[in-house]
Amino acid sequence: MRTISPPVGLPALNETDLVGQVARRLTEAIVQGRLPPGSKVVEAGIARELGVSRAPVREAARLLEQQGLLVANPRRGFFVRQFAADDIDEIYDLRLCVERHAAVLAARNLTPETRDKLRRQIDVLYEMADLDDPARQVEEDYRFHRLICEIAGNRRMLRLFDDLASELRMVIGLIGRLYDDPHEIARTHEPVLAAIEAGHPERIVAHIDYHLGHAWREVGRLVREIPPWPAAAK
Amino acid sequence: MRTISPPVGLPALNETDLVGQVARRLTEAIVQGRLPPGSKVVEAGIARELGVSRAPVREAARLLEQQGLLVANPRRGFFVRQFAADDIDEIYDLRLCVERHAAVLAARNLTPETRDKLRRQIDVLYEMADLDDPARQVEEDYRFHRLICEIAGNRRMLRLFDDLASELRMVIGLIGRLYDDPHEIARTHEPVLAAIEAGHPERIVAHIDYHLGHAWREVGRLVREIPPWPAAAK
DNA sequence: CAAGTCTAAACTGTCGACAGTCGGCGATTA
DNA sequence: TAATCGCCGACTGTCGACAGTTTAGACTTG
Repeated sequence: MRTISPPVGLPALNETDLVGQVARRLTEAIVQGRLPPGSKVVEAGIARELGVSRAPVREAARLLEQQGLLVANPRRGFFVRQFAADDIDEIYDLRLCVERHAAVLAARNLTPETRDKLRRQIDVLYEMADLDDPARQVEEDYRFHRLICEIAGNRRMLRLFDDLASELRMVIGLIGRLYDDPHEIARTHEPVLAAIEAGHPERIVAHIDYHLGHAWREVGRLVREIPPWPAAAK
Repeated sequence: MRTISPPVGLPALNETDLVGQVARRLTEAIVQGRLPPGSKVVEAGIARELGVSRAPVREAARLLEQQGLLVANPRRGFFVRQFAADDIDEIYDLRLCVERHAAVLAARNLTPETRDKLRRQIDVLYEMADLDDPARQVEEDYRFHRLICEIAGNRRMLRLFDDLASELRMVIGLIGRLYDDPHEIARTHEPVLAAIEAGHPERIVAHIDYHLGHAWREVGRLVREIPPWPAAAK
């Protein structure tokens, strides 16, 4: 009778995770600009709107605070983070620093499978360009860079990337369309992959620098163009 | 799990910002090993011990979760994070990557004032060595490295450093004494400062690599020596 | 008409309560 | 004799309530 637990492949279900769900909804609203930068996040309001009590809303807010999407003012509540131009600089500075390293590590760990994943992801970028879907292209762009961090194999690095990305998403959601030529953006990923395949650390760093440096300047320019911030409601 | 949440010796607290205070107390208890890795953090128990309700305890726990000190198991509660040897590798890998960059930036921003701060911090390390106070020396060691991040001027980088440090503190609290010769550890900071003063990027990176690489190997060795983990008290 | 001043409404921080889940233990059954 | 069942207490997830604080707006006052 060596049958303790019959292993039937059933996916575990995680039903009520209110905190997580609230966090996701809030993030969505922020990224989509429905909660503009500087606006107050009224706990009771969100709670009522989502049909839950304030407790899970507060816990979700703490999460987003730690993630940098909200800032907490004691006794005054949570507010949607306002980004300044130098926030962009900070984020890209860190991204550059981390992604350089990630790419070098990724090259070291590269297998045929992971290489193909990167290749296919670039193809997806071309597809998005054809479909002219800027929002999804930005998302798929992140996915490419995230893949590099994933392949690098350092979970903390991956989390850091996700955190930075979620901050960037917010900014980019605000400035809307990012590039003029969506095919161009897909193309600029090619040399990065090529360098990783080649495996020369210097070349990898150089191409990452070039690629991200381009995005940095572009986003920086756009952010500076939209002076302070769009009417921080309330 | 017949446990009526045994007291961990947490003195009661008052005033406002309960969440922050609870978070600090919990961190303390974890770092000092009073809440050993793997142990369950019983909300009601902590709340009772600190003389507060469960709400602020939960919010503090979420904070520590995001910081990596706790892990949340839905419906089962929060548990003190258990570190494996490869966690050390991840943390030091990231630290190295970030601190290299920070040091180069710091060199660029160096002023006489900030230089003096670094100098004085090394002197403090010697003092701690004289006093033979390993715990405080480790703490002052962090402060030196933190100073570099501070001088670099990227707030996100600084926060990342703090997060990594708080994870490391936990590990180091567990392995106890870190180095045999506390004066040696103070001395090894000299070339780092010298390189930053000199301002040669390559030299800076080389010395940071050497310095942190040493710590990495040392901590890694010690962690591997203490095989699984000290009786994860339930 | 600008600058305070005061007051009521709106919110946050925290609490205690309650329903439902989890895990261990003894009883049960093959 | 060992796997399983069912029960019971401990604990989590969530809620509504309340006190104290902040804010917006009406009302004075110089």
